[in-house]
Amino acid sequence: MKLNTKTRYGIRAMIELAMDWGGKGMFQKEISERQEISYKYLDHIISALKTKGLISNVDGKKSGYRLAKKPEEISVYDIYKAFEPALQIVDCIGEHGECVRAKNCAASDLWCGLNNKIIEHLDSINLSELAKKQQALNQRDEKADMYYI
Amino acid sequence: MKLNTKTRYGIRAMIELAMDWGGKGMFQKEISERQEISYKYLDHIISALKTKGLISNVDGKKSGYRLAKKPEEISVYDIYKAFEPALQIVDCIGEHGECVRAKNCAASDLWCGLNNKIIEHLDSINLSELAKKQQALNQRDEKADMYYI
DNA sequence: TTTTACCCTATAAAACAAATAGGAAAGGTG
DNA sequence: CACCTTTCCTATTTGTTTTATAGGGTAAAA
Ligand code: FES
Ligand code: FES
Repeated sequence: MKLNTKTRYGIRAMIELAMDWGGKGMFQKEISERQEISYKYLDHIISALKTKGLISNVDGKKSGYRLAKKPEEISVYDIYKAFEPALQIVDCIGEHGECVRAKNCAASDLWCGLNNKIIEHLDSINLSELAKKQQALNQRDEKADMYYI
Repeated sequence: MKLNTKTRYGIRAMIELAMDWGGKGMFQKEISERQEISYKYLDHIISALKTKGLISNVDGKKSGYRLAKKPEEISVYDIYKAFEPALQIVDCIGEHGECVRAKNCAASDLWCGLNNKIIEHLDSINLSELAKKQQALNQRDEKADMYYI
């Protein structure tokens, strides 16, 4: 069980935008540089986030990207879903009851339980928290730099 | 994020063996038939479970497989680890501190939290529970069959 | 000695992940 | 307007992983 890099990068990009909330807007290039994500790869990531309505460049194409909602209204699971369909740890528990065994399989409850737990956790964390945490880390870093002068 | 089929099949095979706990032992063929898992594929699954010491055929090769421990002493996470290394949802949080950004990255806490939650959940469920649940399901099924006569 | 069940290695096909590449379109600036 | 920048879109490449299947060897029970 691994999280793919698009989702990971996507979350990092969104943290960057959350830190800029209420600010000037950010260009793809800026995000790419600050988060050290390949500029071209970021193309796809931004595209997915935009399609899902999580970000927008509402003040014209050259205004930079902004979050489309308040950071506290965007959960990590929202971002996750921009890159993958709704979390489904195994196919057995699909909405369409994909697995013929599911009705008589003790494991299917297990999958449901785990699946819900993960979604719950991802949904309980929003970008506001993450941005604050990141800001604190960045500041600590700047201070640390000062002491080294 | 998906669970691979080996782990899934592995858990189903283990439930079958847990239901046989204290019983006659089960041949690969029996497990394969009861759980509808390809006989040859099951080769690899059984091999992994054996290597990890979760099952054994202690009374000689032709005695069938048995759980090597009591069902209540085998957690789902134990089985998981027979097929994958310790759960690590992203490489960032490896023991060797794989990601150079981790120290100053707000997301790394997120990964740790999620990772622990999943492990905790998988570790909280043991084969005894699952076997009981499966037995109940099987019985319910037999009864249902009777009513149709 | 024949059958049965296990053990082991190799291989194949398909799917997926991760990234790169190339260029069209559109918007702002001098 | 001509030019540069930024976004947008599609295709391609490369490598890895997943999901099996195949083939044969070994050991022991019958
Ligand atoms: S095998 Fe699909 S639900 Fe158990
Ligand atoms: S990118 Fe690796 S810890 Fe954040």
